[in-house]
Amino acid sequence: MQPSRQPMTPLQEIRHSAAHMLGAAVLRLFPQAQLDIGPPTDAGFYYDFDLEHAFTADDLIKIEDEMRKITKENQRFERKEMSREEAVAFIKERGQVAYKLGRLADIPEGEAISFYTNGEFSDLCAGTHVRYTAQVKAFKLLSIAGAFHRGDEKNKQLQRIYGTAFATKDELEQHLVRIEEAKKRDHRRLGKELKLFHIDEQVGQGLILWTPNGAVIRQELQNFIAEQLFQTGYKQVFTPHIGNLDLYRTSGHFPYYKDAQFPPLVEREAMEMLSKEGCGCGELMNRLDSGAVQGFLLKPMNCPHHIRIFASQPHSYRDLPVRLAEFGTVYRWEQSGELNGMTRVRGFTQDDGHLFCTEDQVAQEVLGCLELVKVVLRTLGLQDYRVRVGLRAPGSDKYTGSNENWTKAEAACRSAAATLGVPFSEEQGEAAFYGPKIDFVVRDVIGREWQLGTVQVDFNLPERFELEYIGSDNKPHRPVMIHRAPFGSMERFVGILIEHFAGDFPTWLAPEQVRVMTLNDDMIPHGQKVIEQLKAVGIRASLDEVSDKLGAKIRRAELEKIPHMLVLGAKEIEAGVVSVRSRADKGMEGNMPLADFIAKVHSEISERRLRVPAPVAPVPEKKV
RNA sequence: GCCAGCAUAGCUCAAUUGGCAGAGCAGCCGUUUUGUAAGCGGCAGGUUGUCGGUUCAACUCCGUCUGCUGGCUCCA
Repeated sequence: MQPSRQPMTPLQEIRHSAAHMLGAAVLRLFPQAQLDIGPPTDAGFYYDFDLEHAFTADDLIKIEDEMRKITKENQRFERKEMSREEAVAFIKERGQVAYKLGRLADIPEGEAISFYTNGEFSDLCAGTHVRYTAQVKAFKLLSIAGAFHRGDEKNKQLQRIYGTAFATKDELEQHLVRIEEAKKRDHRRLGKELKLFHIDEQVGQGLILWTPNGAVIRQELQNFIAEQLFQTGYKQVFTPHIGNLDLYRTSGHFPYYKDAQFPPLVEREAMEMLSKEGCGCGELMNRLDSGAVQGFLLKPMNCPHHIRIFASQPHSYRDLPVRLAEFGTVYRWEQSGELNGMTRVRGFTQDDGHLFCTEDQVAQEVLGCLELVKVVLRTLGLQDYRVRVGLRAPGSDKYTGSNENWTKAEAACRSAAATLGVPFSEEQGEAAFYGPKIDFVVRDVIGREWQLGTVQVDFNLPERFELEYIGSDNKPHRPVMIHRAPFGSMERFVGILIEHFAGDFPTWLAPEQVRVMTLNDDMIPHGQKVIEQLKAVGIRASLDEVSDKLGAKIRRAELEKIPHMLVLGAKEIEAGVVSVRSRADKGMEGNMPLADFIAKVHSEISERRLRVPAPVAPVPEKKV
C-alpha cells in the first residue's frame, strides 16, 4: 500500500531512513529502549525513546558512530506486510510492546500493516525508505529533548533525539553553517550587543525592558502604524492596564481564558474580610469564580475596554464602522518554559484595533484590515509568510457563542482570505475563544514560523455585551466586531525584525542613523556643527569624540551597525564637503556637500526605504 | 509546568585527578593627534547565580532554589 498521505520526497526518504538507523543504533547500545516513533521533519528527523538511562552528549556521539557503521554495513531496507495478528505477535516477539502495540491499533481496519526491516532492526512503518543504508551518509545528530508521548502532557515523557540528514555531505555542511549563521542573528544575542532591550531577573521573567535603542525602533514602528491608522479612519484611544473582574465575566475571559491570565487582584477589604473568616486559597478562588468576591484582572486583551468605549454612547448606523485603535499592553500567564526572549513574553503591547460594523460591512472591513497587514509586511520586507484561517476545534468546550454565529464568522473569514491572492490553509482549533481568525504566519531566517498579524471576526462579544446601534429602520441592531493587530505584538514583532535584519536596520528604524567622526580632536567643534545641522532636520546622529585613530572610530560605528558615517578631515573642511561611508548603500558614498547628504538621507528615511540586509559577516579578526 | 543541559569580572571565555580564580574586549587614568574595521602603557574590576552538605581543603563532588538554553506542551 502507498500511504494515503503525500508520497515522500527523496530527501524525506533519506531522513526517514536515518530515523530508522537511529532507532537501530540506539537498540544496539541500549537494548532495553522502548521505541515510539521516528518520522522525518521539515529540517531533519527524530526518534522518540523510552529509556531509564538519560541520554548524554557522549551517548549522542556513540550513537552517531553506530549509525555510521550501519551506513557501512549497507543494509537493505525491506518492506513486509502482515496481518494484524501477525503484527501483534511480531511486536511482542521483538519486545517492543510499550508503544508499538498502541501505534498498531491506530492503523484503521482495512489499511495495510507493514514493517520495514534493515539488518537486525524492524519497525512498524508505512514507508517509504531508500533502498540501502549506504545512501544515508550525510547525517548528524543534533540534540536531545523531552517529548510527551503523542504530544499530550498527561502522557509519559519520552526522550527525543533530533538529527538532520541530506543527500550529500556538502548540503549537510551548508545546513550546519546556516544554523550557525542563525545563532549570530539571534535577537537575544543582538539585543544585548546592540543594547536594544533587557530582561532583568529582578523585574521578572518574560517582562521586556525597552532600552533607549530599542525604544527608538518601537517608537518609529508605532509612528508608522499611527500614520496608516489616520489614513484609514481609525480613532486612537487609551485604556488602563487593569479592569474589573465583572468586565471579564461578561466578556468570557473569566473563565474561558483563565489559564492564560495572571491571577486576579483582590480588593483589600475583601481580603481582610476573608482572612478574618479564615478562608483558604481554594475558597477564595471559588468565590472569585462565583462572583461573591470582587477583584480586578491585569488585562489579557484590550477588547473589553474598547467595547465599553463603544457602548458608552448611542450609535446610529450612520456612525458605523467605528474603528478604535490602541497600542494596548496586555499580560498573559505563559508557562516558564515557554518564554523566549522578546518573542514569547508575559507582558506585551499589541497594536490593537477593534472595528464595530454592520453585518453588511464585515467583508469590506476585513479586507481593509488584511490590506493593512499586507502594507506593514511589505514595508518591512517580510515577504515569506503564509496565511492561516483558524477555525473552532470540533467538540471543544473552550469557545463561547452560538453555532450559528460561529458558522457566519467562519464563512466571513474564509471568503476574505480567498480574496487575498495568497495561498491559505484552514486549521481547526486555531480560533480565539470568541471567534475565528485570519493569521499571518511569518517565517524567520531559521525557518521557524511566528504568528504576527491577525484579523478576527467576532459575533459573540457584541452579544455578550449586548451592543447595539440604531438602524435605518429606527430599531436596535447588533453590530459585528472585528479584532485586528497588524504587528501582533510590538515585542514579538521587533524580536523577529532584529533577526530579519540581523540587527542591520533600515535607516528609518536605526537607533542611530549617522555617526560623525573627525580625523583629529581639533576638528571636533566642526563635527559638532555638523551634528547640529543633522539634528535640526530630525536625523539621529552623534559625534565620536574619543581620541582614537579613524580606523577605530569606523570599527566602532560598524559594530554598532550605524547606517551612515561621515568623516571630516582637513580636506573635507577645506572643500566644504563630508566624506560619506555607508553600510549598505554604496550609491550614497563619496564626498558631497552636507546639504546633499542630508537631502539623500532624509528621502531614504521618509520613504522608509529598505536596504538590502547585509549578510552576517564575521568581525575581522585582530591582526597579531 | 515537564525532560535534558548550562550558570566564573559589564561582555566573550580560561583554570591539570578537589590545592592561592586568569585573559581579551569594554571601563577608568596617562600617553598618542591619528585618513576608512582595533596606536601604546598602567589601574581597577570576583564571597565563582542562591542556600545548604561532603572534605584538612570546593569554581571543581552531592542536594536545594533562582535564572537561562534546547525541546515537549501551550500561544501574539
